[in-house]
Amino acid sequence: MGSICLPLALESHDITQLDEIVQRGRPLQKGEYLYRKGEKFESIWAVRSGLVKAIRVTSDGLEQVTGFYFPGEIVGMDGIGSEKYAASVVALETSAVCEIPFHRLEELSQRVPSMQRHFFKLMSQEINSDQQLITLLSKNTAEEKIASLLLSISARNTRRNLSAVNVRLQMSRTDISNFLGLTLETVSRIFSRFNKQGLIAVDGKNVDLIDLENLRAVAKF
Amino acid sequence: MGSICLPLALESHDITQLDEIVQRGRPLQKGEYLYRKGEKFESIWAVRSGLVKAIRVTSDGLEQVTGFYFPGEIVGMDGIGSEKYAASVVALETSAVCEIPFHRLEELSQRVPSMQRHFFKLMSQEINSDQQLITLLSKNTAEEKIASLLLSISARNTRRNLSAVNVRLQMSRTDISNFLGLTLETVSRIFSRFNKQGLIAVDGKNVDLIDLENLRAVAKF
DNA sequence: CGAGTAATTGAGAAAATTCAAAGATGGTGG
DNA sequence: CCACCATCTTTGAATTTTCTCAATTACTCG
Repeated sequence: MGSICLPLALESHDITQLDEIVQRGRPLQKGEYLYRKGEKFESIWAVRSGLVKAIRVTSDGLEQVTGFYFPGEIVGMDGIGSEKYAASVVALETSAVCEIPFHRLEELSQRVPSMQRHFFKLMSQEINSDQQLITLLSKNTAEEKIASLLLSISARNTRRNLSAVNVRLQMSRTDISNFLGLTLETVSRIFSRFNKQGLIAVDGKNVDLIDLENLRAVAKF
Repeated sequence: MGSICLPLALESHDITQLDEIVQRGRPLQKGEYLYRKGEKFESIWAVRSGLVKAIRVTSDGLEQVTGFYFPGEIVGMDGIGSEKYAASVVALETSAVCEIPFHRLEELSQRVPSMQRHFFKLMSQEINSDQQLITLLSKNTAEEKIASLLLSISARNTRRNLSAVNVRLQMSRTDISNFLGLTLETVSRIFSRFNKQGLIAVDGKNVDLIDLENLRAVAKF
């Protein structure tokens, strides 16, 4: 199985089509865990279809969403350092993932320099997206956070040859609030405000980005 | 030079003594940049003595401190993904660093499996500390953030065989505020409050952790 | 020693949260 | 197929935390 999935880790382009044809790896139902914090780390995982979130639970039981992972993106690299997963990953809709056994990845990286380099890059990208989130959480207002999230999903849609001006928010408002360090009420209020201002058209989980230019201005980007 | 510094990347224990005896690599004065965002990525760096911060500048010119790096810790892994550094690193006091040319690290990792594995682990640890910061920024109050930072520095002191109950905050209050997503006034107020409450004894940059137990309670840890 | 920078403290303002209630949505079984 | 229940979302009002602006005090280093 790993061999089918390895290209996902290797190739960052043109993954989407492949995803839509081949549906291998473990299928996950909405709400199902791919892995839980503390479980022995054996594999990293490529999301092939659907949507998953990575979460950490604070000492007082609150959930922090550290990332949403779309098709073509990789989860599980948090586990390499300590042989145990440091976060948990849950499907937000029916999703398919590819398992990439880490020991095989290590072997392959040992033999194939380009593979090693590529995996170093993947980890570096995770570091960068985490640090971008750190900056977002620390420096931006609620409006800026929401606008940034919408634009980030739009950009990822583009990479997957999907619409840049329409996003389906399969995650709940609570998940969004937990990702952006807000309350769900604030998230809801700001969607309403953006809607009223004509920046977006909200219809439940479906959001059209009407005024991309001003949305970018709000996101300060 | 790299060969002297590589053990730093390999060994995470007992680095301090080595640091205090051998002072190799590029010396940095306070305020001096180790590298800047956008520069070509060539090397990762091990901090051998002193203290550095990694920063990102937002589109509107604000500085986000994404990490403080103490002796024995590694910076620069943000650059691997795009061949350019994504952040800048500045010395907060006179510091010495070791340069580890990345191409040599790659070669070595190719030959020595344990080296490859160790470097994967180092990157995973960076991911984990970033995600811990994400959670701190998102879920914790100003008091909890400050208490957590003090305890984090204390824990790193312990690893370096320094005092667990005394920390020297070589970074400015502004740096602390930029790291924790607060204003410097709030940081200052909370130091004063903790001081008044007998949790710590603040004397400028010198802080004694008087009541570790209650400090841990405040940090919710 | 003094000028410039860094830190503290106070008071008022703003952003987001909390608490509360109503409204919408979606999945399930009759 | 539709009604119902549980869950999710929206909206409002009051509160709280942190920020902003402002002034004072303490350091630091030429």
